[in-house]
This record gives sequence, C-alpha cells and structure tokens, in this order.
Amino acid sequence: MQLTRAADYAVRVMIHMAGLPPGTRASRSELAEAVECPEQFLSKVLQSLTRGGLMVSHRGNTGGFELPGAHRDATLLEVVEAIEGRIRLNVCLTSEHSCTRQAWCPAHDVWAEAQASLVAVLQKAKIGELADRAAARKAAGLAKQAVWN
Amino acid sequence: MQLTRAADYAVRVMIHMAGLPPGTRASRSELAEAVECPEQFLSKVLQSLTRGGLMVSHRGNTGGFELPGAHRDATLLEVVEAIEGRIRLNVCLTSEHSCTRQAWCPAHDVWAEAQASLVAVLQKAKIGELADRAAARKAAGLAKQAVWN
DNA sequence: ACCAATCGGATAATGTGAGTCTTATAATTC
DNA sequence: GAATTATAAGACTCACATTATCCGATTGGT
Repeated sequence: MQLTRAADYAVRVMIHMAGLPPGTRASRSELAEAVECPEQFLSKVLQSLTRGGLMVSHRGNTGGFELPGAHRDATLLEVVEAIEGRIRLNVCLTSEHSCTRQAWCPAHDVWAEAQASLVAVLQKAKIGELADRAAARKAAGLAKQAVWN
Repeated sequence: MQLTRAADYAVRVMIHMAGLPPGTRASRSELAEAVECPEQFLSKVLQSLTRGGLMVSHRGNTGGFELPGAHRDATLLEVVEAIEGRIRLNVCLTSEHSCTRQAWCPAHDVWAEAQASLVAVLQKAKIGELADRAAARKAAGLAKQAVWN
C-alpha cells in the first residue's frame, strides 16, 4: 500500500523537466543528481516514461531526455500509472470477475470509493503547475536566505 | 500500491463477525470457510487483530474468536492499520525528517492530500454498518432466487 | 489426569521491489 | 570512417515483505 520508489522518482523527474525551458535536453546524470536518485536506476524509470510516451529520448553524443511541451500538463496519475500500471487498491478491483463475493460484499464498494478518491486527487495535479509552484517556493526560499545573510 | 491479502481477509472476518449475534464464539476453521481464506493463514490475521485489540481469542476445547460488542463500529481504517501498520502512501510521508526536499517539493502536498482522502473514506466505513448491508443484500439475493424458483 | 480441540509462535517458500552491471546502439566530432 | 560519448535494453543480484505451513503450547471438558 505504498508508492514504489520508481514512481516517486518518475514524478520528480517529470516536475524537474517541466520546470526547464521548453525543448531543453537533459542528460541522465544531470537528472539523477537533480532528482536524488541512483543514476542506473533512473535509467529504468526513464525507459518506462519513454515507453509510455511521456518523455522523449535522444541517443548519441548530444543525447538526453526531453519533455514534449504537450506533456507539461500531464497528471500525476498518468506518470504513476506509466510506471506501476493501473492503480488497483485491492485485487477484487482488478477485473469484473475476480471476486465471487462482489454481488453482496459491502467492502467492495468501500475499496472502489477509496480508489476513486485517491485517483481523483492524482488526476487533478498537473505536472506543469507543480513545476511552477516548485520554482516559486525555491525563489522564496532563496530570498529568505538572502535576508539572513 | 495495493492492499495486502491479509488486510483484505481481516476486513472480511470483521464484517462476518459483526453480522453474528453479539457474543458469538466462532472457530478458526468456521471463519476460514466463511471468508474464503486458507485456514492456517487466517491464523496470522486473527493474531494481528487480537494483538490490536479488535478481536478476542479463547483457547482450549470450546475456544474460538469473539468480537467485542464495542468494536462493531470499528472503522475499516482501524482494521487495515491493525494488519499493515499506519498507511503511508509514500516514504516521504513516513516521518517529518525523511525527505530533504519537503520544504519546496510540490509533489509532497499531493501525496499528503491523496493519503488524506483515502484515509477519510476508510475511516467513515464502520464494520457494523457494512455487516448490516451485507445481511440486507444477501436477503435480497435469496428473495430474488425464490422468485425464480 | 488425560484427551481433544484450539490458538500462537517459529519456520519455510515465494514474489516483488530496488538497485547494479554489461552489452548493444546511435549520433556527433575529428 | 574511426573514435568518442551518450543512452537503450536486458540480465543479474540482493534484500525484504508477503503468503503459506508446521508443530508446540494452552485450555476446557470428561
């Protein structure tokens, strides 16, 4: 019942990229540092994001990763599901036929509702907006530091 | 990001017990059948519930498990957390000092909000009410069968 | 005091998450 | 076109949590 590290890193990367000027190409090592994630492991995460169409990769000497402008308003839900697959809070929510008790089990409804409310929160959070918020907060933090010095 | 089987079984057991007349003592094998769970495995689940104070166990020849009447309105959250420990949607929500980015990371707020809304749903679902609902639905189901026959 | 039924803790098997390493592939530069 | 630099991809390792099982400890009844 916890987000995987991979999904967490994926969200960090997406937010970081969305904060860069559109079209910026960032290298894996650069991203690994910004995101505080083992570089090799980030490789796998970036691969998943690329496969999911959320990121574009360029190979070769001047290669790197790039966030298509259109995906600045991808939702957290999309990013998480690109890594973990669709969110299913319980096995009885995986398929319509996976639980023989569905007809009467009252817990089923609760799981479904819980999942829906969770998904709703992740769906309304857009990468681009989060990036803007991060930039604003960092600026405020620096300003505060400046006052202290 | 999924409920464990143990927690699912725990909820089933609690609802089943809440549907029985107060003070009823049910054996493990009886419960295992009602809940569609391997009996030996249910042992561990029942142990956790007992340790958590949600269930009372009696040993010996006429032993079995019993749901204290006061816990008929325990919440799904209590039951789940008795098995899995406190719900933490992401590692950065485990402790106040576990993430160096907390000060500015905008994702942190989203995880917190998502967790809160998930917890809220589980908290408003009371075992006793769910048991009543289950009974009503089963009755309706049987009535429908009677009409068919 | 003994027996039978039950819980409870210790133990084993399995699966998933997390991270690492190596090889293949591609693009730029000289 | 060869060398260099960078990512892609997948095999591999390791640790830990989940799931399941077994056997001993405990209890109540006869």
